[in-house]
Amino acid sequence: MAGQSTELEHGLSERAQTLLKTLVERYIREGQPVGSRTLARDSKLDLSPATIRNVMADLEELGLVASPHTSAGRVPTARGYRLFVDSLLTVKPLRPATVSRLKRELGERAETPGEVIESASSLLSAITRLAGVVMLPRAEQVTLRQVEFLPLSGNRVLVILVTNNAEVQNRIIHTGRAYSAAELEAAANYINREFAGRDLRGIREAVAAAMARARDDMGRIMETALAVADRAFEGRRDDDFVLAGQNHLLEYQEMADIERLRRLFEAFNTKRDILHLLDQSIDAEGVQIFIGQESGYEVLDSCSVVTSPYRVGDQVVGVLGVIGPTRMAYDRVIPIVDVTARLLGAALSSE
Amino acid sequence: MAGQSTELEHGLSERAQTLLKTLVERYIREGQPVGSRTLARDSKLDLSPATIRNVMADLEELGLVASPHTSAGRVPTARGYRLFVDSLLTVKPLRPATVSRLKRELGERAETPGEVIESASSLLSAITRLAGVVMLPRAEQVTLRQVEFLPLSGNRVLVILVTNNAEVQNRIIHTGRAYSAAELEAAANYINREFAGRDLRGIREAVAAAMARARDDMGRIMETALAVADRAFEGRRDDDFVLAGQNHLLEYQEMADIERLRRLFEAFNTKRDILHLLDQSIDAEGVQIFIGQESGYEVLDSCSVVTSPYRVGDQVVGVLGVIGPTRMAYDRVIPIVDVTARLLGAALSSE
DNA sequence: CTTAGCACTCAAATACATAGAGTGCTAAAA
DNA sequence: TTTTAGCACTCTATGTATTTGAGTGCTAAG
Repeated sequence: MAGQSTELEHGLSERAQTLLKTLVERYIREGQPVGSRTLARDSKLDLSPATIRNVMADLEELGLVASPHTSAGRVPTARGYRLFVDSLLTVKPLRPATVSRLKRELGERAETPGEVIESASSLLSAITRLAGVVMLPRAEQVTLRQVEFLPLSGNRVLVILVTNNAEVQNRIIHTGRAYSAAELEAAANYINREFAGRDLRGIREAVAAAMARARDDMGRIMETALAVADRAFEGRRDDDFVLAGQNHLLEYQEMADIERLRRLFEAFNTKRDILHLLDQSIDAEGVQIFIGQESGYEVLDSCSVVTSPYRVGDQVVGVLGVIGPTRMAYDRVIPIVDVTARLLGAALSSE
Repeated sequence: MAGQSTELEHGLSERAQTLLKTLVERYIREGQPVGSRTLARDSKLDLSPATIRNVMADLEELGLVASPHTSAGRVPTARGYRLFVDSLLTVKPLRPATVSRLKRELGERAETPGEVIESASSLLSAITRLAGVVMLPRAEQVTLRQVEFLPLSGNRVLVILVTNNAEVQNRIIHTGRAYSAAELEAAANYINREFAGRDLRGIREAVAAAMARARDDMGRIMETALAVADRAFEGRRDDDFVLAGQNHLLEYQEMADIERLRRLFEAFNTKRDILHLLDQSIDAEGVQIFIGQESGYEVLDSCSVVTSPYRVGDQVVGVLGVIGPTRMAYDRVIPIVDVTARLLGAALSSE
């Protein structure tokens, strides 16, 4: 009847919590199943191993810890990690050196948003020694600065878009007929005059509207402009992410199963599942954590994913995070992901 | 004293050659050390195992085969593979389906040279189930179609280069002072008029020459043009390659050593060593093969690299190839690399 | 020159014993 | 009622023989 406030939350006594916390911390540090004797020494509770064994039996009952075999100590389960990160974890403040490194390499080194994002991914991976991912900013945020059309052979047109932040996109579109360089130049001028500063999606809609409205009575230039722009600003659901440091994953014992690893790397290549997962965090308040099977993707079964959305202004434009073994140093990783998200947002805003 | 013509080449009797060939083929197929009994059955020579053992002893003496331990049959050494590919190998003609797949996906699907190269790399890797690499074409071959300068904040200028083949490059340069949009436009016009159609390196030199010559008496426009172009076309030693399918390497038994694998993947990331190696093949006539330590890079010790230069017109512009375990199906891989090189060249030329 | 025969070697598999870590349970102590 | 000492038990890891089988090298006969 030790009715501590904390007990009610998840039906665990203060003592059980302390022991679970100690166990998880120890296991994260050493990677070995933790026995009752070790735990007795590690926790400051001054209890005998026997007592601790009783508590461990309870925790096992609750599915928070498990033992690989009868005589092997306990290991946290996914649920154990979950409870740990939710209510027991004390996050480590970042070393100032780390923060300033992040600031420097995100803010100063990188010129274009693309480079900033590359840096963010590399930094995440380098600092955590896990795989780093940064989802590319949503297209809504991208506004047009200038567009250029160049004629190619075979009814094709090379479209060059310069967007708000010195970012250049280019694509090739197929048109119904061949356009002359002069026609295309005039069309580009028209679009630049009319639409510069608006976001790409908006332009597409405006163009579509204009086409519907003025089917008949429009000048040659405008007709060309609209025909080309219609394709130039097309959907391009640019869902993609930048991955860095997947090699780090080769450093961990628990990733030694080469077939699992192959499937995981395959998922990185395919991108689809990872993107879906990242997408789920886009509406989260801050750092979000998927432990083991929680992610719902089989390839990530023995992995944890720590994510955070990042904002430009007050608008969430993307998600970043790290992927690594469930046994990771959450107390370090969480603040790193958190701070990187903030700094990436800041760096992208200041361009 | 069986003085066959082939014997003189490397001092091996016809029979020894046949046996070595059979052994290597068998080992490549099965991955297990080959014993004398098996070899007796496999080769059509109708010899007893005992005789074969004598021959094997000779081959071992010559360093062409080795046995992992006394009772384990023989395995080809790097030198054995070398002799095999140099004089014993009968290459398999490619299946027509493979050739047409290559043609289709290189020629039709891909729009820009960048895409063609990506495809080549993916195809190499998909067809051989090894890692595919394609070195990017040399900059000498890249000619200017159009250049555009856009002013950015902080004395920076965004340079957009459109090159011969609908390829767009962009970079940001720092200039001594701020230039207005009008100035930059005039400068771009000047360069486009003056240098369009010339290769980038040539332009850089021409610009440097012009600057040296006309230090004093040049118009404002030309001065701006030269100042900016000097940086815009700067070195950019764009040595780089496109890698695909490194995951395939996880499928091979002989790549199971996770620490070696990590170092290999690291080398892929670093790119430097791989680039040097590819560079060595740039002057080769056709397909070139590096077996095991022949490459000179420790990380590639248990790997073979099969490369071929590829041409646009009659000019070699790059190198492509595959990387995999020494135990690979050379008879299949060699023609695939060879044909891909030709088709890549053709696809790049036709743009 | 070829090959049968045989002794020999070595890795891999199997079986068995032992040590050590850690558990659960019980009964006594607090 | 809670804690803990004690103990039997379980299971892995480790080490040691032993056996089996594949394959060799050598020798002597064909």
